[in-house]
Amino acid sequence: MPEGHTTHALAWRLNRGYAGSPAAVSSPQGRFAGGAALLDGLMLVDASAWGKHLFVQFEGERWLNVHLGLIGTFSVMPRATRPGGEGIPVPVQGQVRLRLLNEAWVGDLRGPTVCAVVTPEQVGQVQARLGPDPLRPAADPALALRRISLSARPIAELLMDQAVLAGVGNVYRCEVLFRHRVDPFRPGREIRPATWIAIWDDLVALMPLGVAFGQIITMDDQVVDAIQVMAEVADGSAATTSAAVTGARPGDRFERRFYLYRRAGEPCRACGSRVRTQLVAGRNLFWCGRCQRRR
DNA sequence: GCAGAATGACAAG
DNA sequence: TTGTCCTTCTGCG
Repeated sequence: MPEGHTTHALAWRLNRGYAGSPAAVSSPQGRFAGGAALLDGLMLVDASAWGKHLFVQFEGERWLNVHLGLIGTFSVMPRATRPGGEGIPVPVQGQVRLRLLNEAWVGDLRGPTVCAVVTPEQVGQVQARLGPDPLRPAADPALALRRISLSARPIAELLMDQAVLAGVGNVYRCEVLFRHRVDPFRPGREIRPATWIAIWDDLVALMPLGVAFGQIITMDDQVVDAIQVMAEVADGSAATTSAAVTGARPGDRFERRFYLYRRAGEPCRACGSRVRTQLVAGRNLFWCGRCQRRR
């Protein structure tokens, strides 16, 4: 689940459900009991994301920093959609590290690698280590290019380095490299600036679709459909679809389908040659040896 | 029932 | 490069 689109969608939902009023904060599992006590009853001021990091500001200069890691999930739902319903206690299922509760919403965090109460200074320190995030309005792709163009490391590795570029994970990197027919093993310094800008612009276009629909969408036919739905919602001609677009039921609108990701051995959708896979720095990389040949 | 994987990141050697 | 942490779900006996 968790690449940058997940974190940004979470920030959006947390703001919608909680911003401006106090939240009951607890740790049903107990492992965040101390931190929860520091936040319990405080007003939630604002939630925001930078790459895969989520920052939730509470009153009194207290911040919650969450990173989902590989397996974390943060379900933030209106209580009316949950068993029990509004006003009735929502049963805890499994290992819930953190629960955010108000009259109308319940948020359950499971399996994060980071869940901590931090100071504004610590928020700044975390953000200072992160590269530009294609989902943040003021993000500067030149900052990433500077590091890429100086590096001998393969571009597939650089795209996953959160200090170079924040928010991209294994799925987006694999798919975006294919979309631009870039050899994943090509050293950063051999990537032409124009190629990098094309990749960046593509991420700026693709990742908001991931935020809106709660799933990673990279295949052109689905991208076209998704943009169409977004446009209809924006001009009000499709009021009924807005719930889906805002992620009320994330992840089930589009068939889960990619160019390469998890398709090892199957035919490339463009040229038919076998999709290749290889463990790179402990993660499965997928690519097409013919379409993404070095030029 | 249990191993293995999974959209991540870090430390140790 | 390997091991470790976090949790849930799948597939295989």
